[in-house]
Amino acid sequence: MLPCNTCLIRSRAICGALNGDELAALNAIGRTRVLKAGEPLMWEGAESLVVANVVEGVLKVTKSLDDGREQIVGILCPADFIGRPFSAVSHQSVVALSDARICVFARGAFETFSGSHPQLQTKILERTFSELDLARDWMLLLSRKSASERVATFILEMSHRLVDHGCAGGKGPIDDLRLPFGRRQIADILGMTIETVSRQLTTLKARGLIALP
Amino acid sequence: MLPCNTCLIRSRAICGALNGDELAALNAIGRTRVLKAGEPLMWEGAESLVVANVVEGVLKVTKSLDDGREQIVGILCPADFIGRPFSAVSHQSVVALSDARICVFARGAFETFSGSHPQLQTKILERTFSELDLARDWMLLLSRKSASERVATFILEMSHRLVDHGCAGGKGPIDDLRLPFGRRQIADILGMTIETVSRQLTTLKARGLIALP
DNA sequence: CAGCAACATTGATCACGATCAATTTGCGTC
DNA sequence: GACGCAAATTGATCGTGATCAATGTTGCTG
Repeated sequence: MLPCNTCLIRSRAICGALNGDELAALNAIGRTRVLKAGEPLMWEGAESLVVANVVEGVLKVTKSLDDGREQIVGILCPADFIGRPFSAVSHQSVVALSDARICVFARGAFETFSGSHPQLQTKILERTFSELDLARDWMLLLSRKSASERVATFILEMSHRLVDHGCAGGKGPIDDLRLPFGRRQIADILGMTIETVSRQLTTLKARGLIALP
Repeated sequence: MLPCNTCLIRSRAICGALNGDELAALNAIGRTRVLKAGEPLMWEGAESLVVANVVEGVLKVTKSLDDGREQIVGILCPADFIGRPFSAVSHQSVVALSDARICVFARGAFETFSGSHPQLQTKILERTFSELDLARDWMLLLSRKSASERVATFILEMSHRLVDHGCAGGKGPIDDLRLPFGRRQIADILGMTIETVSRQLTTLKARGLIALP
């Protein structure tokens, strides 16, 4: 039986555009892969060999400068699409933040397949536009918001993203948000240092706006 | 006769994916429009009514905070695609930086058309991925690069973008780059203030690396 | 439970770029 | 050429967040 039939995120992922036969065909050129927390999937500057769907877990998309300065340019949750079709090299690294399960496809085979399935292309296009919107929102944050505005935006944004997609352990929509990020990652998302993140969180706690473990 | 037949940017724009008949059909649902420098085309938060192609000139895509802080999140050159299909509202403003000429389409009609022309969708998808790459490069710049690194990156990047696409008045690939931006725009692109931009340019001039008019 | 390593918090100081303010330059108009 | 206005430059000062450094917390292993 097709593993897709029991896939929890099928309807939200790009696969939702396909019927049974098409799904079987796509499944035939892919395979599932399990990643441990911290394990990399693709490297910035390396050949772009695969694309994938996130089934379970959270991954980060990063770009870095030669001297090690790094910025997280995207967070991938279940149902999100990974990779860069139409490009021979990947311009960013992808690393698992938590244990994760993904559906990988060779890029070439996937491009051929999607080329003959317009509904799939449309789904990918919608997703890519959404990612572009997110990236541009973040540009505004990175260039113009203060440290306190950044962490506030971060907490709010994450309580939407992760809770909607069931990546956070918490129950309520706002209370008890369990993020799969350490201070280092938060700093890399917000374009700040670990110390500043820590101070801002302490301030929020002191003002009684949040509670920390 | 179809205006597209004499269109200089047709092969580079998304229209390059269409044959004569298809082009005529697309042309039937669009019209050309002329914009004066400074004239807005769409507003952040307003209904997303149109999409368009840039034929001539340069436009900026911006996002702002309530208090007026602004960030330029994209620069549009001839052959670039404007707008956000699949979304009822626009999440950013688009304003002409120089006098410009564009090909506009009602969003609904365009979505219907592109839905039945997969090659067109593919072109848009390629373009959107490229824009996403650019946006993410810029995130790294905004979060991690110093003022001098920013203006250096800016000059280099622009000498690629604009000269390739014939938006800059200069002849050579590097020398005599004529940008359609004032200090205000450069500052809004780089996430800095006018004063800092000016000082950095002065420094570069003093070091003999660039010359200014 | 001691020992260790990774992560987080807190403190002290510094530097980069923002801000405030004053000229200077360029350009169109009368 | 004198005027007026917007854009750019230059200078002086200030504040936020980075940096350097020390201490505290947590969880794993023998």
